[in-house]
Amino acid sequence: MNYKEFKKLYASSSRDIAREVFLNNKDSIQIKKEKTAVNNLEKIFDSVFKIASKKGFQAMSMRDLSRETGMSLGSLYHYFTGKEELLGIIQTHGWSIMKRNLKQISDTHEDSLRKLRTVIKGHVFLSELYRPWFYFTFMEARSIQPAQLKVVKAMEGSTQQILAEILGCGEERGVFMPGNHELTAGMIKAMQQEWYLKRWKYRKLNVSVDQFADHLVGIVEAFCLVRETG
Amino acid sequence: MNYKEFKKLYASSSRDIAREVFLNNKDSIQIKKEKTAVNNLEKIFDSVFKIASKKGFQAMSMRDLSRETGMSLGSLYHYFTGKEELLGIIQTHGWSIMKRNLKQISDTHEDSLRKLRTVIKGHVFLSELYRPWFYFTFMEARSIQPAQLKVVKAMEGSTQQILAEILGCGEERGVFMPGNHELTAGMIKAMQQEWYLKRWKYRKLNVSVDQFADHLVGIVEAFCLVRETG
DNA sequence: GTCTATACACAGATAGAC
DNA sequence: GTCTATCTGTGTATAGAC
Repeated sequence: MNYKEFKKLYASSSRDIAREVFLNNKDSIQIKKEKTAVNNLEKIFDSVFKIASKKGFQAMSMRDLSRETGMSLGSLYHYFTGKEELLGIIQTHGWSIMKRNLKQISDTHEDSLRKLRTVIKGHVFLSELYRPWFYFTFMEARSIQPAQLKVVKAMEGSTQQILAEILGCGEERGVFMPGNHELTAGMIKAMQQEWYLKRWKYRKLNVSVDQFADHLVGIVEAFCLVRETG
Repeated sequence: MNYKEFKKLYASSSRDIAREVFLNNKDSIQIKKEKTAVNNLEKIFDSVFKIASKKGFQAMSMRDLSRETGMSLGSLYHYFTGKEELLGIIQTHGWSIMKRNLKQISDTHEDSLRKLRTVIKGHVFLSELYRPWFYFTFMEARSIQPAQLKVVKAMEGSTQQILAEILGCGEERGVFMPGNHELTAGMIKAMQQEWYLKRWKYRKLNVSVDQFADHLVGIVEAFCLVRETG
């Protein structure tokens, strides 16, 4: 599967995402007309990502956000009870996007090697599709609330676990080499993150997401696949 | 070379680092007595790293820093003209530590394979030795000044360049496989960063810095070394 | 060199007109 | 639903005593 095919299956518009957030947070959102609310939420998220990617969420003032969205301070506060809650909404939804999709991707029933490829590439493609959400949740993970911290740590662990398990199963079947699979899984995650953390670098190098994902798979296979005895 | 040996060659105490900073910034530091200044600078840096690793530099207030160092607000401002300058001092010095040491490490004259190993492991060991500086410079890179941004981008590029060149030379000599060396170099950097960005994970897994570095070298060799024809 | 007290700007948040 | 005007706390930074 390449990125284009992946996109067809998994893409949802930023409008659809805004709608999900609206439905999940009807309690704290004072605006009741769906069309208006969804519209403005979309503007708000776009603006937060834009500003926060430059100076971080903490350094973003509500006045910055007001300027960028074109909405007044008063209006903004009808969409969340405070800046803290805005952060929470974005983070929670970011993790839910990842969780839902990664689960779907890793539920494929294939042989070990194919499954490894699917999961590795799927994660990269997903981060490309929802890049602002991935970038934001990673960079703002420090300023997370204790309640949500648990979720985040669990998430980090579980995605690594998925990879480690695939490597373990493959080893049992004689497809992959024995080794410290947790450690290898961590390395794979690091390379996956590279894509959304340093995207500017690869744009400059003219490297597409497909090339990047294939390169990554190549590295992992070279290290993990059982070498044929000459 | 393992970490213990590396440490003997490259380590300098946080006191020595504070002294370097003092000598480099005599103009903006109002305290003239070396012993006092170095002592307090050491306290200041330790405290900044401690607080910033939890909530980020932007979110750290000068009152936080005052509390943590045990110094008064007034005293702190005798060591830098403002919070912005404090950030600049730390970042500039962080990059200079990296630059100086990485240059020294990569100046070794060995064959391609040995050089690759030396440079990869050296970077990991260096990040272990000066972890707070590495972590801080990475995480606060966003809030960097335009003037320093140039330095940072150049640094990121040049360390990647070093790796790419080693791979290129090795390819010419028939030691390494042909391929997109820039891309591979980026992947290696990503895995190196993993060590100082997610150190808690590896502490939990009981993975030592030597194990981590060896694992990383193993992955790179499996991918880059020319396979023996069977 | 270090402290306390304070000036001043700006942040987050709200009230109430339209 | 959106706006303007405003409250109140907190942040950075400084003045001046010791």
